[in-house]
Amino acid sequence: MQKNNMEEQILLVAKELFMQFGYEGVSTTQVAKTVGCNQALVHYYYRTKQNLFKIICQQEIQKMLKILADIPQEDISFENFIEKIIEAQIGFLKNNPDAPFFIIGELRHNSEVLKMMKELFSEFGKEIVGKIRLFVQMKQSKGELKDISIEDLLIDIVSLDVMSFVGQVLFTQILEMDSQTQEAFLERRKTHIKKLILSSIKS
Amino acid sequence: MQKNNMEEQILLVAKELFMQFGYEGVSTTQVAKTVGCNQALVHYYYRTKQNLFKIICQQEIQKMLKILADIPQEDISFENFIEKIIEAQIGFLKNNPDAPFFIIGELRHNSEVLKMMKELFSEFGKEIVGKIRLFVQMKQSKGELKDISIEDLLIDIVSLDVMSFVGQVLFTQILEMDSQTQEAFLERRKTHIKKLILSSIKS
DNA sequence: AACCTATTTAATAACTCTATTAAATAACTT
DNA sequence: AAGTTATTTAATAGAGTTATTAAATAGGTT
Repeated sequence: MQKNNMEEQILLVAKELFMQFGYEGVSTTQVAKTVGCNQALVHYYYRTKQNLFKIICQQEIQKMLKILADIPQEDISFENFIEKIIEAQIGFLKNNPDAPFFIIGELRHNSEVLKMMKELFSEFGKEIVGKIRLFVQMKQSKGELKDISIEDLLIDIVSLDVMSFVGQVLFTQILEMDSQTQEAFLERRKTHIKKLILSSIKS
Repeated sequence: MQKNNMEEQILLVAKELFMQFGYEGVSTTQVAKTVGCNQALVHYYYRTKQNLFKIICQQEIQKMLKILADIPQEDISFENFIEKIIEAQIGFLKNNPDAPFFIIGELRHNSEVLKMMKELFSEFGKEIVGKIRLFVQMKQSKGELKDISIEDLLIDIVSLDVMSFVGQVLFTQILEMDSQTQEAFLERRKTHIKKLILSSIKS
């Protein structure tokens, strides 16, 4: 596991901490202490806190967008395609439950994150939306699909998926759920979202 | 307007700043500087930063929950009731566009906010859900409404409403919208959400 | 005017934070 | 083994943070 590769260790630990506590909530001192190295080492490898944060942001936001890009869209029905999107997204969120909090939390006052989202969206996002649009048009030309707005559809899906996790944190605490109930909550939400979205696009 | 009531001025300014930049993102020095008073005065009136934050949180979260509680539910159809919920919520968000960012952003690492949400939900939230549940049961007993989960319905509505605003910030920046287009985006979303939700509960 | 209380400020203690520097140690290369 | 480079640390400058204290000022009351 650890061959004492500090450079990587620092990145790993910093990722965890930044994701959980945000840019302002983490100090390079804290990163070093968690890694178990001297604080100067963090700056030796990454020069500035801002730079360390930027690297991590780029990686994570890219990962997030790739989830949508990686969904295969050949030889499947639109219903199946939508289900795959929802499943991929909820799957990602299960592995990265901090992600929505991180993005939304930083979006507000960390211009770095906004700038990066903008850049990465130009790079990947547009392509994804374009691919989906093509797929939809193809289905529509065959009369298999009613007239829908892809933007609205995507916003709907992302909204419902993401907020299931935000809501989960709230309910977990407010209703004092155990982890089993949490898992069940998410599964219920997933089924519900699929049904809701599919019923909205049925021709 | 201002009779140099510093106590109130401080609270007002602190509210704005905390809402925009979060707990960690604001210093009492910054609050004082913005108000135009000495930094010690902030502590004179509110003792600690934590306490000042707590007061503001309480006020704002209460305001937020009250939006749902204040929706009249007498002598209206369920469709109308749902529309009213969506309208009230989007209306509130238009007046407090920072609110979702604030809540979600702080929820993650500020245990104060989570604790408060818990307390205030026990106080107001349960009552609201209870009232809505009663309303739904009444409609259902008359056969005017199919079997739905109120929890899912509320989560759906809140998710779609809230994320319209989060999404708006993203799209505004990414697609370089002007404020007119922003307004139109929100109106479009409102109409779309109403349609989506209503179509999902139609018996 | 004298007294009292509320408001406001200047000064500062005690931290913590980022970033840099010089020095120490470890790891290779020949 | 000696030399060279990479890694790691201790120390610290300089700025900013919260919170407290004592002193100054303003407002009201008798």
